[in-house]
Amino acid sequence: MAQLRTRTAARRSAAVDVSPIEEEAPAPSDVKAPRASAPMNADAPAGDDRDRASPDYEIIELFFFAYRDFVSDPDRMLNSYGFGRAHHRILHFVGRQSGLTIAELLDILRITKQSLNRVLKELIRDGFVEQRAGVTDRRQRLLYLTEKGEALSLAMSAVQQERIARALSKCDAGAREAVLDFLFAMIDPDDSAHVARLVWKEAGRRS
Amino acid sequence: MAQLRTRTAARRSAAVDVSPIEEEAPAPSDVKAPRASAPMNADAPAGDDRDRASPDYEIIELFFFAYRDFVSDPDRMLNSYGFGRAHHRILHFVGRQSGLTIAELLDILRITKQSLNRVLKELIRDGFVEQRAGVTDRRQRLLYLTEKGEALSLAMSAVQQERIARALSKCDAGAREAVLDFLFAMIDPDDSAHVARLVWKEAGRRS
DNA sequence: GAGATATGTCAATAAGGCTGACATAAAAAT
DNA sequence: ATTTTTATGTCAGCCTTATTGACATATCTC
Repeated sequence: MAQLRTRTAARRSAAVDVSPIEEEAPAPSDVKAPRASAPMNADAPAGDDRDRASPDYEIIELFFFAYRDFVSDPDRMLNSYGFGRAHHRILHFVGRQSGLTIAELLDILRITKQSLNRVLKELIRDGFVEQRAGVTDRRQRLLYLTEKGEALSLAMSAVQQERIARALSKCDAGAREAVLDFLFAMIDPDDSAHVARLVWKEAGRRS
Repeated sequence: MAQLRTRTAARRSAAVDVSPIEEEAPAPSDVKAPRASAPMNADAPAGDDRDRASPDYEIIELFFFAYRDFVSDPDRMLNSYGFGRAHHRILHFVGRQSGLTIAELLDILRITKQSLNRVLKELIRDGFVEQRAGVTDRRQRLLYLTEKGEALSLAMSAVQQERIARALSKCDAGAREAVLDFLFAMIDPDDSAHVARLVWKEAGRRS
């Protein structure tokens, strides 16, 4: 979207800043991230410049803080049910891909069946998730959310959505596309196809 | 940086692809995230439209997968030292803010001193971190990385940087700014000032 | 000096993961 | 019709990260 200027620019003349004085009590936080701090080799000479790339500390750190707060909302909600974030993930992906099998869920979460089972058992016991035997292959357990589970799952997505919407509202137009591109590209290449299939569905689940 | 055009249009076609159609089966993963899927109320009537916002599943899920892979690199590296991601965080922030106090570190990580101490003790024992008594206040313990610690910390930032650079190289120009804005805006407002100070330094550490 | 602060430490507990060893039912292969 | 493979479940023990609560020690501050 290339909007360097257009918008954004000005921010807290920041960092290096000029004005003397005590900048430290930052106006509770400016709307946008300071500018002009491309991690140096941003547009390096194209050459396979394999040497030293100054770490992009801004992204590294903001990613950490952003993700921490991002998961804190559902965390809080689950707490009242005696659940944790492991439960969140299950509720989320079962909700998103109704009828997926244990194996598929394991593949998405990349945890062991023992770990999954401990948590899944609680969700089933408490009536958030249901299992049904596979139709074509009766060994499989197809997972579904109950109404209760659906409600909780949606509630959690809702709070996360609020945070995302708030964040995007503070960004320039086109930011969402850029963020999607970036996040997708941050995924291990050998996994991106899998994730793409999951996020931008198209494959029919088994019956 | 090389971006197609301004936008990002021309999607998938690569890899398997050939014949037109079949839009759905994402060639083992295309470079960019599919388009045109703004979460509906993206640009709603401006009105305080408080009702229902369709969850932005794309961002929600990509954030999860991206972050998981993002921390997997350092995780692997730390493993060989018998360390975990808790050690990573300490090494990172001590490296970034040489001489910070225990209290400051606790404030950044938002964990208890007991949790911090368990891990910090190991890092000191193994010679990755050093403590010195504060100058003005000798009760304080100022933390510093040793050369060994600095090396490890940089190595971890380096792999993360590589992933980030790779990701940004697949995005349109301006993506980095958009991502920074977004990530920063995803942080709890009451914490963003703190984070801003930390990321875009300006406050002098104590001696 | 008295009290507040910065840090350290012991003990118990929880959540989420892991490995290894088995067990069962149902599908597949021979 | 067996045998083998798969998909799933489960028991047991262990690890890492974090928590809460109770104290202990310097060192500031008033």
